[in-house]
Amino acid sequence: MLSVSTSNSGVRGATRPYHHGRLRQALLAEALAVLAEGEPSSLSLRELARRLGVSHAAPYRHFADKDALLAAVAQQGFELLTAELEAAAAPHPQDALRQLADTGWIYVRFALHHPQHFQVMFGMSAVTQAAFPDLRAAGLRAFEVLLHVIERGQRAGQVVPGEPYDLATSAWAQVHGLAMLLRERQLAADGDLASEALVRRCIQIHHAGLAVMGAAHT
Amino acid sequence: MLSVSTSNSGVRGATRPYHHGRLRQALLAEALAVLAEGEPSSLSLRELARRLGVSHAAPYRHFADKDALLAAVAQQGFELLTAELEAAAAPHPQDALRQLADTGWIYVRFALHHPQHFQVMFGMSAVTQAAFPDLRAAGLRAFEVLLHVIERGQRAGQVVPGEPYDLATSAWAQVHGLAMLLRERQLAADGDLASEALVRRCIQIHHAGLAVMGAAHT
DNA sequence: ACCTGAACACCGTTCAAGT
DNA sequence: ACCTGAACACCGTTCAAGT
Repeated sequence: MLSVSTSNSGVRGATRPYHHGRLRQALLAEALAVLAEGEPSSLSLRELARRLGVSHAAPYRHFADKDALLAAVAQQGFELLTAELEAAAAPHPQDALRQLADTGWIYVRFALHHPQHFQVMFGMSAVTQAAFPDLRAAGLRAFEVLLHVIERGQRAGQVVPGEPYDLATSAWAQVHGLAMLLRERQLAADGDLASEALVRRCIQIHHAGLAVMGAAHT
Repeated sequence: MLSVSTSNSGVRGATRPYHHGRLRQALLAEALAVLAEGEPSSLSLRELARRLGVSHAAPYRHFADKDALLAAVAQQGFELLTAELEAAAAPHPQDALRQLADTGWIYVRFALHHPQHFQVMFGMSAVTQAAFPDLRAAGLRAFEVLLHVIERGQRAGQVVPGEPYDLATSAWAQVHGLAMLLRERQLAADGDLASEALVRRCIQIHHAGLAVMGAAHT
C-alpha cells in the first residue's frame, strides 16, 4: 500500500540498509510494526531508532518531534481507512442503506483489527492535531465517504431529508462509539462474528431513524 | 462530592498536612487537580509526589503502580458521571425519550467539561481494566442508568420492543461517539450551546429508530 | 545533507534504610 | 506502618561535532 518513490538513492548492497536515505520511510514502517505487535504505548522514538540501528537522535532529522511522527502515522491510518470504506461501499452503489451498514461495520472492524493504530489516529489532542493540516485533511476524506453515501441516499429517496452533514455526523458518531467501546472491551463481543452482529443490530436501530418510513426493513 | 471519612487521624496543626495519614486521598485529589488544569498527559506519580511534598517513592505505599492510581481516578469519574446521569433523568420520570435525550446530552457535556478525566476513564487498556473489578463495576453502574431508562420506556410503550441491552448499547455508542469526536475537536462545535444543539439533533435522529411510530416528534 | 555521542531534564519502579 | 534516598532502566529533546 502507499507507493514509495524508488527513483533516486538506489539501494545497492545489503550491508547497510538504512543509515543514509530512506530513514523517514523506515521509521514510519517500523512504527506500524510496533503498533501492530501489541499492547502498550511502547512506541518511542528511541525504540524505533534502536530497531533500525541508528542513533536515538537520527529520527529528528526527519520528524520535528514525536508528535510529527505520530501525525504521519495517523495520516496513513486515515488513508488506509478511507480505502477500506470505499471498497465497502463499492459493491452496492444503488443501495445507500446497505452502503451505510457495510461501511459502518468496516469502520468498526478497522478499529478492532488495528487497535493501536486507531488509537493514534484519534488519540491526538486537538491543539496537536491543528498543527498538521495534512492529517486533518486525511481524516476529513474518510468522513466524506460517509457523507457522500448519505447525499446519494437522499437523492435516491432512501434517506430522510435534512442537513447531510448532521446525518453523517450522527452515523459516524454511532460507529465511532461502537468502535471505541468494543476496542476497550467496555462492550462484550468476542471475535469478528459477534462484533459484526452487534454492530449491525445497532446500525439497524440507527437506520430506522435515517430511513424513510417503510424502507428500514430492507 | 464523594464524602470522605474524617473519623480518625485528626488533623491538628497545619505544619505538616500530609506525610502521615491521608496521603492516599491527597494523591487522588491532586490527580484530579492536575487533570483539571490542562493539556498534556503530564499526570505522573513523581509530579503528584512533588506537589504534595513527599518523596517520589511515597505513592507506592498506597498504590501498587501508576495503573492502580489511574484506575481509582477512573472509578471516581464513573461515580461522578452516574450521579450526573441520574440527576439528568430525575426531572421527567414518565418520559423515557426525554430522559434519553437529557442523559445523552449530560454524558457528552461531562466529557467536554472533564476531558482529561474522561480520557482516563476510557483510555485504559482492556487487560489493565480487568485487574480492577471495582472500576468495571462503576462503569457498569453508569451504563445501567441508561439501561433502566430504556426498560421503563419499553414498559410505558414509548420505546420499541427488543433486547434492552442492545438498545441501550446503541444509544450509549451514539453519545459516546459524539463525546469522543467533540472532545478531540474532530467535530466542530464551539461552546456548550452549539454542542448541545448538535448532540440533540443526533439523538433525535437516533430516537426516530428507538421510538414507536409517531412518538418521535415529541 | 545526514548521522553520532554526550548531555539534560524528565519518567516508573525497586529496595535498603530510616522513624 | 509509613516514608526517604539512592539507584536502575527507561523516556524526549538539544547540540556540538563528525562524515
